[in-house]
Amino acid sequence: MAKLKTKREGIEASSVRGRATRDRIFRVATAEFAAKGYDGARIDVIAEKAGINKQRIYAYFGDKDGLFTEVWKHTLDLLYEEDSQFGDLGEQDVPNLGRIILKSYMDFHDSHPEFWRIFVIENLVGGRHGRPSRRRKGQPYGHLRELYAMGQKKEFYDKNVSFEAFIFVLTGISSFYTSNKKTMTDTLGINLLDSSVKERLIEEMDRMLFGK
Amino acid sequence: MAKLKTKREGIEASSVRGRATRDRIFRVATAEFAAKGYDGARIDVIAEKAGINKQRIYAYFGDKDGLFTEVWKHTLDLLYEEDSQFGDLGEQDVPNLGRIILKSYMDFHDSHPEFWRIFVIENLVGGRHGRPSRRRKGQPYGHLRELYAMGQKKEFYDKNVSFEAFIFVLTGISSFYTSNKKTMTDTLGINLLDSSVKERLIEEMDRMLFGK
Amino acid sequence: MAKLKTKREGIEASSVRGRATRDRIFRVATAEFAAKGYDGARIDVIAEKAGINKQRIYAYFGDKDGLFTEVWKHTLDLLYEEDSQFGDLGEQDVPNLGRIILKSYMDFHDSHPEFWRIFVIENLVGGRHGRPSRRRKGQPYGHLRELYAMGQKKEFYDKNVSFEAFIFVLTGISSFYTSNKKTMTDTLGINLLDSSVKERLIEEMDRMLFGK
Amino acid sequence: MAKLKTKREGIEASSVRGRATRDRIFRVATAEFAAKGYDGARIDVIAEKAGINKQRIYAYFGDKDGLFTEVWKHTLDLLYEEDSQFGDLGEQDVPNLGRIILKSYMDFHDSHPEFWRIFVIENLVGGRHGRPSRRRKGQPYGHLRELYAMGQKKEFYDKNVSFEAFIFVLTGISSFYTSNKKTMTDTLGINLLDSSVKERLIEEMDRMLFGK
DNA sequence: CATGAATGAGGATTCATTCAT
DNA sequence: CATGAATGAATCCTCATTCAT
Repeated sequence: MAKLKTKREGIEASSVRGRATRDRIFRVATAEFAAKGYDGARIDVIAEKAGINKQRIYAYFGDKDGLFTEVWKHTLDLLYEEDSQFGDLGEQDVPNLGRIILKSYMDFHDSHPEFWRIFVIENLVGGRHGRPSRRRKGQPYGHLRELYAMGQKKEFYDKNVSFEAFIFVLTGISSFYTSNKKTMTDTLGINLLDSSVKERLIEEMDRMLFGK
Repeated sequence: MAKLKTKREGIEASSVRGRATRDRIFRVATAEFAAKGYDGARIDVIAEKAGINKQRIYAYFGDKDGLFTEVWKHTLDLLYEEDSQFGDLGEQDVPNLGRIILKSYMDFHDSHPEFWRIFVIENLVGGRHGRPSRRRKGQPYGHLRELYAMGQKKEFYDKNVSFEAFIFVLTGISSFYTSNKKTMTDTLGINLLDSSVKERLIEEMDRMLFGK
Repeated sequence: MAKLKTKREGIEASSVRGRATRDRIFRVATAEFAAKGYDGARIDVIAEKAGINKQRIYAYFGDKDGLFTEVWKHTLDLLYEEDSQFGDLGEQDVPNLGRIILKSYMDFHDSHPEFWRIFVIENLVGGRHGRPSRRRKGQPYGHLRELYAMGQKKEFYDKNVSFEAFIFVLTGISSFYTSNKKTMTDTLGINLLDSSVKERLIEEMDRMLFGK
Repeated sequence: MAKLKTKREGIEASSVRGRATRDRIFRVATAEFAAKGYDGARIDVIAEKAGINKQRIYAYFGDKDGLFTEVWKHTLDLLYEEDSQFGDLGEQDVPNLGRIILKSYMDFHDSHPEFWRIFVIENLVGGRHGRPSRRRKGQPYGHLRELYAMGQKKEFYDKNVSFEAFIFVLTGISSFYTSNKKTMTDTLGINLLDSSVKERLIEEMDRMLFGK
């Protein structure tokens, strides 16, 4: 748990060798935090897996909290990058916007299996590791917002459903799917770990949300 | 001597006094695990807050894992009890089934704030604490299933959307809401911690899912 | 997280300072195990007497078992060194070989009072700490074996008594003497702790075994 | 290790049921101490294996030390009983006295595998559990002493080898054999755990000690 | 005689973090 | 930049022993 103490900021790695070390630590740390949780992750293990002396971790990241903060911020960056990927969508995609986003979110989680874990961990410890570092140009979800507004105008989407609600549902469903596969498989009695079951579920959810 | 990692099962408390102690441990443990996560929760703290000698924890629950297993199983029981509460619903509720369930789930999380945390923690550690002692009568969600089928027949709900998909979406949204209030507030730029914002969001999601 | 009883091997101390620490731990540990037995010896006590932080013990030896293993292996090495000391014996010593060895063994135990204790402890716990790193040249007892064979040829020793039996008796008597002084003093009614009594006993045993 | 404290003597069991309980505790305790050593043996385990509440142990034996004291005293009694069994020997056995005793001692250890362990443990903890309770009629080894004296007169045994030395060697060899099977097997390179190897060794030792 | 509940003092092992080189 | 040595404060778990019924 969080220690109240003088915030020891890490230093930036300046040499090439230093940066490589720092990156290795970062990658291993992400995997470890995702796998074991904040308290379950061990500095010793991270150092060993990164093949470096643990003192390096303290030099670059200050302390365990500082290390997780970096991991968390990078996780947020991933989220924003995912968003920017929607820049290619155009007017013709408006009718299918919902299913495109849902699909895309599901795929995103597939290819970033540690994402939801870091997210959930940060929520568990109380969201104490701050907001993203890089200030965004304009609002988040800028382009999607416009497309959704178009869709509302064209009556594909309900005028009384805000973009926030719309995106919240899509984010929630995909995130929940990924993070609760195991327990929901037991609860619902269908095997969410099976990919064909998953495909069918997506299909049906799409129909439920945006179907005709 | 060599340690044989014998799975130390806890004993049942047989006297009244013993049962009271066991219960106190259990309640404190639930709160601690929910607040700190599996690794973050400390046996010493639980013992202290329960006002008992920590050895009692080992006597009654075997070890930390055994203690969490009990907490987890009880959490699952809550889930099933929630389900049974829908027994009162009748045919007249079919048109509004979706919003009733969504509302109910949101309320459930409000009154059991530790629920999602225990759930998420179990997912994080890999679902190793077992399934419920399911002495359940019939399928889970028995009654809701029937009502939903009625609704499909009456064309309130799409014939091609299975009950599982329907309930998955509702469960997912409510759970995600509760567990990601903090980070989604930052991400979306609207304050999900504010109860009027929450009400509006529920309203809009209802409209999105079942509107008109 | 679930504990995977990974066999934590200790690391080698590489710096001069590190080696000194490791040695200090080792010496104190030998004394403690000898004095208190495997379970009776306490890591905390060893650390304190060695004047180091107990974590060092785990860093260098892995765990208590690993520490005892080192102690045990070193004890075995002592045994082999003792053997090599017989290298000086020559043909002229053949007639007195038995008494020379017996004397030598008794002296050995006198100057290594912890030896039999470590040996007995290892036997008590079931011999689970492995054999020596035997980088031995040829058979154990190499030279003695040859001398004994000579003695058999010259009819000082019975042709039908193998070297193993011969050495077993000598080893057994000396070891038993050392390890059972206390209880045998009570049992036999003579004070084996008194050195003149001891001398006389050795004399008599010598006569019994090899006399005329 | 020994606690310095008010000696809490256990009470005698008076009822039939009480005596049965006491005996069960005693038997289990002997086995546990023999198997695990003084510090390795656990009161809880003894209670569980004896199928009684551990409070009984304290009622009957005072404390752990008191329990071991009983075990130790009984072990000594066994020794004396073994001795009394030689009462049957007569003048005609004098020439073979040595081999008869050796054989008998080896057999004794075979049928009382816990004996040497209790003995060694008592030696390890420093012989603090006292001498045997029942005062012996006359000297220990009474009858054997006489027979040996006869043997000396008849020149089967050296006049200058006291009975104590004679019996010490026999006791030592048999005891050492039993207690060091494991490690001596490694050291000598012959498998002392194999019964035919054992038989041969006894044969040879007999020849060495009393041969011709 | 018998037992379940309770406890204080350990006891092995680990952790995040700092020091010295 | 990099590392091995070192440490104090946990952290889980156990033990002998006592209490209350």
